[in-house]
Amino acid sequence: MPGRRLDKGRDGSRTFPPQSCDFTMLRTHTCGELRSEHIGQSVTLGGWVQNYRDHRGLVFIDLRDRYGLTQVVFNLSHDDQMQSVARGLRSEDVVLVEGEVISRSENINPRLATGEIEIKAVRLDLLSKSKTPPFEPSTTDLPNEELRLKHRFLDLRRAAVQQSMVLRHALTKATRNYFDEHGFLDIETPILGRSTPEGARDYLVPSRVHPGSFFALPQSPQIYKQILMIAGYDRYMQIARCFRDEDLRADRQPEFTQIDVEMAFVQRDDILDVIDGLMAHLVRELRDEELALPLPRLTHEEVMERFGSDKPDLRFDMELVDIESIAGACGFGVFKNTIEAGGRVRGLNARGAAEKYSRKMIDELTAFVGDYGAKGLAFFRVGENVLDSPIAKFLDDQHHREIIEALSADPGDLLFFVADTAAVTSQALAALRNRLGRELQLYDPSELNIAWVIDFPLVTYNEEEDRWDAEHHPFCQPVAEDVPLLKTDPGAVRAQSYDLICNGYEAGSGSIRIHDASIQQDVFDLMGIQSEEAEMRFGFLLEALRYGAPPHGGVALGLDRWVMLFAGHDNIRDVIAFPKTQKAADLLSGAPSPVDDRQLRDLSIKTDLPESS
RNA sequence: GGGGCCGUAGCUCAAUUGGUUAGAGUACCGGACUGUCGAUCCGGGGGUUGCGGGUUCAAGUCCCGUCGGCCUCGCCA
Repeated sequence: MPGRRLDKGRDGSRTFPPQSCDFTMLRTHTCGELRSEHIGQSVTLGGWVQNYRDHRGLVFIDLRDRYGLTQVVFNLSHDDQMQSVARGLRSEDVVLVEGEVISRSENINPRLATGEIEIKAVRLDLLSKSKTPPFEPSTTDLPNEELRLKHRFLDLRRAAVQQSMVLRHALTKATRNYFDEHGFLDIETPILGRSTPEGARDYLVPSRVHPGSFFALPQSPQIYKQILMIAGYDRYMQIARCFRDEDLRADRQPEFTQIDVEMAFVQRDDILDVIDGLMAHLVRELRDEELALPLPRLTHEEVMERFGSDKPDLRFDMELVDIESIAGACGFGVFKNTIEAGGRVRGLNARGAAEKYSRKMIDELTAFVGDYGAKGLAFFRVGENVLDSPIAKFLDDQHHREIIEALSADPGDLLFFVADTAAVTSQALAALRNRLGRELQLYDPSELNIAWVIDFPLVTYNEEEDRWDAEHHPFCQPVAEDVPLLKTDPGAVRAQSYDLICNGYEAGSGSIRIHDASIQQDVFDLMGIQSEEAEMRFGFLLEALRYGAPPHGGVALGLDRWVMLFAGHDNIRDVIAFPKTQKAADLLSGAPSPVDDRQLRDLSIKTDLPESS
């Protein structure tokens, strides 16, 4: 079958098979289909009126469907009745037009894929009159997002949104094909499940027949897919909807979709290899490019040191540099005191940026890193063997030269430093690095830079609760040689876990799971989960583990994020047909909404609202 | 829960330091027009400046609150 790849039409619309009108009785062709080879044919098109140009005796309309745009011409000399209907057509009316494909001869429109022809109408059916739309799908300056979401049925008519939906379909299809070819079974898991208090806040669904009890919508199919491994379904995949009741971001929706994968009788690298293959497959299918494999595998320790982030944007360098020895010895109190207090002084070099950032802009950057806990942002403009800065006077010439050398700086460079705890220097400088990379245009925005981050810590210490919390989740297998450290130095234990990162986004995450009940018990102990409690929360998994569990592991990729990345967007609402707002509302349907008292009574639920409502 | 930006005609935006009757483009309505393709030309209607309160002789503009949208910190095993 030809044309498996996406093909971009001259008018920017994407065509995607099937292009023809199979299974359609009302139409003979789509609005993106007709070319000069069809001249002379009698055809019927259906679509939405995108634009009209009324010359009284001669009326043109641009007829649109999701395949493209075709011009239709109505001629007065032909049919009075039809002409008066044609003159009344307005944006978004739905019509069926029968006519002859004719050449546009000298009036060809080169900007339209169908621009060599037009339809000379002999019959016009106005199937559905449209109200005047609040915005037109063809608009170039987009209305505000609230309006777009309220009238999502209009927004979805926009070519750009339709392209995203087609891309999403193509990505999903290519993913299923890939896993199918490698023997994976697509198995569905429950949407109504059991609440597990760990992790994100659950969306709850009350049970009518069990008053006072609730289902939880899945945060992910994690436990079910592990049980499938124990049950012998050794290669599982699912395009799974997940739900998390946490605050939203540009790349986070309360319901989202994961490409969920799990395999048995595997080690970490088997999983990484499978996903490497998937990414290469997707890049080939969707971009017609070859991805170099294996994807880079960087340790968590390394990326935190080099970039200050566990999901660095690897499209550009500008790595973090530690200047502890200089800072500790210099005369600048903030630096010196930070080192003496066990903190860190790290910085980065914005090459050639000395003249691009005014003092005022640097003040703005200082406020920016403040959001990440940095109490200040030291900066130096680099000259010949000398640094220019309000704090330059606290450093002697030797220190100037050492800093220049440490950051391999050249005249005209702009250096930034943060002195604080290790965590704050990481967070602040990672955020600064991303911002500078964008502002200085250090990368090609169309590039996809994909890599693995491996060897995450198994647990991190939770100061507030005075306990160790799972970095990934409580079923994650420690690295074998680190197991003895579980009881002596938990913070040093590495997990057999991995994140797939792309352009600064976490776009996938997974691990090898614990399949040994005694190690699982050690991990629960470490996290302060008593066995009784563990039985209560995860008992059905623990019980399953006691009946013959193969070694297994898996990964979940964020489908919405991948579509966003492939589409070149910067928020996932653009690649979701019916997304929710930041307050988790659907402006189209009005969800969530109050319900009848009757419904609440059936569910044995009483509401207790704050005074104001 | 915290910080930031935004809200003016159906839509996109403008409105000097707080100062005359809140403007423009587009959309819409009426008219003209047989080769347009962002059609063109003539004419017309259209405003509780998100909502509530306050300051002031005077508020789209300043202050407080509130609602909504977006970005973000916390949060998201």
